[in-house]
Amino acid sequence: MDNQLVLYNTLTRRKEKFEPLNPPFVGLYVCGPTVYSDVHLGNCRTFVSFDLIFRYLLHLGYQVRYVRNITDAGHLEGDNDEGDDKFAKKAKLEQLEPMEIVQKYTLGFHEVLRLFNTLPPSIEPTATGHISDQIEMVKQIIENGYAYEVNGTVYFDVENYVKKHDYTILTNRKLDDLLDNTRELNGQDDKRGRLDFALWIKAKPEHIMRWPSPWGIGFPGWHIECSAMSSKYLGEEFDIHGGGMDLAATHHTNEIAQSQACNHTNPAKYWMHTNMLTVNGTRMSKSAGNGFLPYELFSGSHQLLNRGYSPMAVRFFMLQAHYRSTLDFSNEALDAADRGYKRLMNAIALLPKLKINTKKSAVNIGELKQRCYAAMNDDFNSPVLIAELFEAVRIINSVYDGKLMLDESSFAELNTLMQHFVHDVLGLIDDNTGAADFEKLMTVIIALRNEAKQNKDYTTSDRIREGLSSMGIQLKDSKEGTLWNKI
RNA sequence: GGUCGGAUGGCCGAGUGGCUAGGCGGAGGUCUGCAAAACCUUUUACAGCGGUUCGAAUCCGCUUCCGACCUCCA
Repeated sequence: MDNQLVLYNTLTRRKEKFEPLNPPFVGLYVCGPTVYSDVHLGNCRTFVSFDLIFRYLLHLGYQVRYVRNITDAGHLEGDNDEGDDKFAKKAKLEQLEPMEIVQKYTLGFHEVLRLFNTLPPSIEPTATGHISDQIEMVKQIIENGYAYEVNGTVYFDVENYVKKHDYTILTNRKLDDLLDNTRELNGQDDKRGRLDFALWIKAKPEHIMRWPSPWGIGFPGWHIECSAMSSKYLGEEFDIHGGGMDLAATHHTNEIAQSQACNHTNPAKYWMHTNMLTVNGTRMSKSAGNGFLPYELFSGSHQLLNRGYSPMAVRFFMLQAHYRSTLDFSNEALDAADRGYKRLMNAIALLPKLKINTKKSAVNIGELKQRCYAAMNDDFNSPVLIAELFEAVRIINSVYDGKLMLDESSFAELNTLMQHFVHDVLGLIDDNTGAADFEKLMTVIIALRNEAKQNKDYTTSDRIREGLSSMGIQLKDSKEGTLWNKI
């Protein structure tokens, strides 16, 4: 714990020491989902990654305010002020009110994240709940000379902004290249520069989600909500702003521009971006149609899957890769993760059954603990942490087998280590245990089988074992007794 | 086309100028009534070609291949 936490800052493209602006407080803002359809696993990976980051900061003793928004308005299908509102389109499709769409998919999102055992954010603000804050921010940007209004729509003036600011600071791209490669103005909107983006959009007559503003009836643009809500709850400058890598080039670039134009600050000291989940090497995305829905994974109903995997096994699978690396989805990889996860959980279940030795311990838990902290302090390196924890697994199993000695203080240290890192930091819980009645039932069955074994009635004992095996319960005999787990 | 990031053993996935990552799988062993589990041992690596260096998978250059962003997407 005496090591310094370092994290990779997209803004500087290097690892930096983490030094909060106002310790022990930490402000963390993560761009949440647009709730017009089911979240897929790629979305989930980002939120699991930030859950790990949130949990570790909490574990280190920081008082973290974690703000994650729900986008429930304002997103059109293209990056122009044309096309359909995603919510309106979906509402039409499902014959629901737009706000019914929002409610339906917000609840689904929360349910999925609960299954993945993520901690809820401190504040989960919605775009529709902060229209006036967004309007105020747009007004200020216009006042500061970085936006203009045309026919009820307000655009951010990138051309003027770049005179004093670095528009591409986050992605390090050259402005000229951006200009060269941006689509030609197609004449259907009124923006002056081809990089300009909408802050407020005039609502067409058929548009359902609409609010009054100084520029007429309309709805907010796609980037302003995060700027308005992050500054409202975390201040004009806060510690960490995060999101998926796909948001960096456009969404976060524009967020920085908006905050600079309004508050004269880059909103966040550290920008963190999580990498994509891929399927056969290609990014999982809604538009590509290769997205897995969580329940398809849990049940194994997706056509690319051989079987289902529990939410905790999937969480473990995600945490076995570093958050800044792509992670590829395959049956083999999931099977391997599932077995590894169970091995870890079985070892933890053995902890209360370990025999404590009075002699001095043969293992140094303190060193192991240091390595665990070193792993996490190095930009939240959960795969290395998990590798270290498997050393703990080996120790636990060896002590259980009587091949290794553990004294009382080492045992206590090991117990705490597993509690802290497996449960608190990695957020992994055992989904293998049954209900209390079930546990009692198993105790009776195991006792009957052991009686049969003592009488050398192996026909009966094997029948019991095979019967249980066929329903997915595995028995493990040892000198200390018989253990069971679900497979 | 521009920008950026990759290419690690059967699979997944860390890391790094010299010391076994780890998980899963395979092989052998110990234990066991048998099995499973566990433990021990073991197996196959760093895309290719040059260069720097006492030493490179790790640094530099080139080549090939792949991906992301540049259009809504975590």
